[in-house]
Amino acid sequence: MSEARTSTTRARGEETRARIIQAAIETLKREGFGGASARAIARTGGFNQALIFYHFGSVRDLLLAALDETSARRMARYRVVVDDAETFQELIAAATEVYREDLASGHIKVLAEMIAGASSIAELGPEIVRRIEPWIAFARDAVARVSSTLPFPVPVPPEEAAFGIVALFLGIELLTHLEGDGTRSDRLFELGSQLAAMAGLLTGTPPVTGKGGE
Amino acid sequence: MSEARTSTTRARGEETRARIIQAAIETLKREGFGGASARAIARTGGFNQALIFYHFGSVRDLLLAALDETSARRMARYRVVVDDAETFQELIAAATEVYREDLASGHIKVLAEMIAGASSIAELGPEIVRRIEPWIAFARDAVARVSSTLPFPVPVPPEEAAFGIVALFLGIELLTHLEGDGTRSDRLFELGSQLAAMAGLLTGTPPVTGKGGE
Amino acid sequence: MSEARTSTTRARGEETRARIIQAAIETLKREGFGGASARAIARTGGFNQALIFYHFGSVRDLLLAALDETSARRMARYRVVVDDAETFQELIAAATEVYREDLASGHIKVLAEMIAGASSIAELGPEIVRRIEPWIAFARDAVARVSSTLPFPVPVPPEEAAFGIVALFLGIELLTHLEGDGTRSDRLFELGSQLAAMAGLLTGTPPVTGKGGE
Amino acid sequence: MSEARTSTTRARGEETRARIIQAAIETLKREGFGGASARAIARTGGFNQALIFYHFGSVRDLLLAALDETSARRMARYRVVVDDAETFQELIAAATEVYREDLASGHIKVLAEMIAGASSIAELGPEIVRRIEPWIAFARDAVARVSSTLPFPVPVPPEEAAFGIVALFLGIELLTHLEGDGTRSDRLFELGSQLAAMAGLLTGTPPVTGKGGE
DNA sequence: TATGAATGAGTTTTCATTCAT
DNA sequence: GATGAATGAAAACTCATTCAT
Repeated sequence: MSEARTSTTRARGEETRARIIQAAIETLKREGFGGASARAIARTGGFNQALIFYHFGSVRDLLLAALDETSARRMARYRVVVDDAETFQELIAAATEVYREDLASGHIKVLAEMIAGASSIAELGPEIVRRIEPWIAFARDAVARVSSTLPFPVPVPPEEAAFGIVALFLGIELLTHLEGDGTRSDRLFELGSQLAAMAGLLTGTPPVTGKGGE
Repeated sequence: MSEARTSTTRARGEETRARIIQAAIETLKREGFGGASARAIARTGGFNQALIFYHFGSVRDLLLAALDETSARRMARYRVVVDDAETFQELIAAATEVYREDLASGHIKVLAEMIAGASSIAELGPEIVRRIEPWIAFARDAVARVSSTLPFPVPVPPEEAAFGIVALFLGIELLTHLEGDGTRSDRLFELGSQLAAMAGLLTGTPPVTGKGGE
Repeated sequence: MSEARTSTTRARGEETRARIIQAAIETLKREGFGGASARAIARTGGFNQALIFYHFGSVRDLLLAALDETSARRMARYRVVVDDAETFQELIAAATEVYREDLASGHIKVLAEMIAGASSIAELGPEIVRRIEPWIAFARDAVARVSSTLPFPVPVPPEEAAFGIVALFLGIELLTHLEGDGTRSDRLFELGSQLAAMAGLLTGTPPVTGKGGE
Repeated sequence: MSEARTSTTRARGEETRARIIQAAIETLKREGFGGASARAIARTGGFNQALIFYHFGSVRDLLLAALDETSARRMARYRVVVDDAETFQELIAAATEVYREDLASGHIKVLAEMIAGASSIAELGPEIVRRIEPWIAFARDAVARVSSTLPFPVPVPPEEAAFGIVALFLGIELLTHLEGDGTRSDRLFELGSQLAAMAGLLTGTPPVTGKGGE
């Protein structure tokens, strides 16, 4: 009985935490880092702003929790899609697909906003770096795995490539969001698919159909 | 006499504008977008904060003017270095060189901070986009020019490549700034140089010496 | 069984009350009145803040209870030491001794902090006055008792003297605490002892040895 | 012309500073340290609370400025009255007189509240100590001067006596304010006057008439 | 008896901006 | 052209307290 009581109360707390995080994610997407104040987040979620400090201690920590949450969600999705890719072309196609999801859903926006805002809040930078590392590691694994399927050795160290890929994704997201129009990034991904297809032809890998490449 | 006075007055006005812009640039570099308040900029430059509003109308407009100024300065420098590049390798080497200058001098930081802060202030995004366009155009021209020197046709449309290059540069800058350590971006540029050198060997272009690549 | 349970429950309640009071005393000593919030007290004692309201109704009432408790403890100690004093010199020596204990233990600090905070909370003043009265009464009794041992009549009404003594003690404590250094109050007490010794010589009372006067 | 303009503007600033300080003093007297928030002070003075930060940087610094102001005012008054005193009796009488003014006007209350509140704000203690020193010095000078007029040497070092006097005054003020009734302190000062008169008779100094002593 | 969650009003401070001079 | 003073709105955060369990 006492356990049930506690469990119920705690469950309510967990639920509220989730609601607050969701409100923070939405506010980051809609208003950006600069607009993600405690007041704005509370308004988005329809709760008292003091709840943020009760559950997370500070706006900073809430935003980091929001970044964790959205990162985890996207990472799961990326993993599913990318792990299926066995060839270079499939990898590009997979990346294109998930990245379009990201742009549409606004999920990467949260990461971009946090990186953008990092310089506003002291000590935020290292925390964000820590959260980007898994993405670089993820890209590195994907690159390494696909590299090994190529019929010839590629002189691209996965570590460096991964850093470049994450940087590129990040830059595309920022520019795309700034322009408020995905045409250019669409074309870039399309180009990637085409290059991959060409590379596939050169190397004898059959082309991918029905996924990326517009 | 009245004319002379006016001319002196105007000159003083221009000088003050320049001082304010310089203070804004320095503040953006040192404190980031979040710290670039009217008060902070005025403190940096040692003038009254009301001057900002007298000369620029708003902090927003001053920051855009600062972005214009720093962009113009860097563009001039990039143009000198990149226009000299005739081959793909030379282009990569030139880019590496100037980019390292940027990182060291903090000039790109201003752009990155402005992009970062874009979502904080309404209507800032489009203004920044307008200021990035010349960079994309610049990259497109460089790519087009160098493409034509290659012994074989490249299937990479300059427009898309340019967008990708600017995005990559931007992403690298943001990540490098976050990490507070240029090791990874250094390695990436080094890799670029090596790949360019290899490509040069394949295509019979003589290697560049003494500039990029370490 | 029901009785036992009730009795156990009551005992537990009393124990909790005591824990809360003790936490309040420690917090007052360590953080001062301004820092003695419900949250801070609960943190000190390692219990839930709502307990304070359950057991005491308000922070105000808890703080008053803490003052009661610490006053009672010190009064017991003062009584033991002062009641032994039979001459003027012994009284001064006793006062010096116990006061040094107070300074060292921080017990008077609680009183000082409560007086300090009195103006912050409505209706706190009269409650504190009520708790100071016993001290004035105590001082009055001690003065009266010792006065009667003097070989000549002193023209000092115990009531007024007692008020002055309590005021002096309080002022010394506040100043000493402010300065964070007991040198001056030490010297003052030492002076008191010396004057008492001189007065003793004049009146033929044998000097006290081994207690006060440094 | 430019000078006049500046001077007028500056004068307005000085006037506002004075208004803010006066509002802080009144708020300290009426609401105590705990109630002397920026908002409350601004309400008292009828100005915008941001003015406090414009002119003083922080509430803390405003409160210290208020203490400086009230200290300076009272010190001037004390000096006039006490410096006239040539004998012990006159000194007591003078002290009694000015102290009654203080109690009536609430000026010492500001000091008492600041001392009381010192533990709430970090780094406030030392600042207040620095502001109490002149009072101890003042008391020491008065004691020393008057001591020299006595027909016999007194074994009371002025330094220690001064510390005791200031502590006593402070304690009396706190207690009197707590009780909201000056009867007891009145009686104490009256006693002081009488003792001084008696001492005067013993030492042949003619009694003071028409000032203190009720 | 105890507790985690929740709240509304409060705190200090900073912001961009305006205005009178 | 330039400046010190002034302001209303907003920022992050803490408070004592209540409530359901």
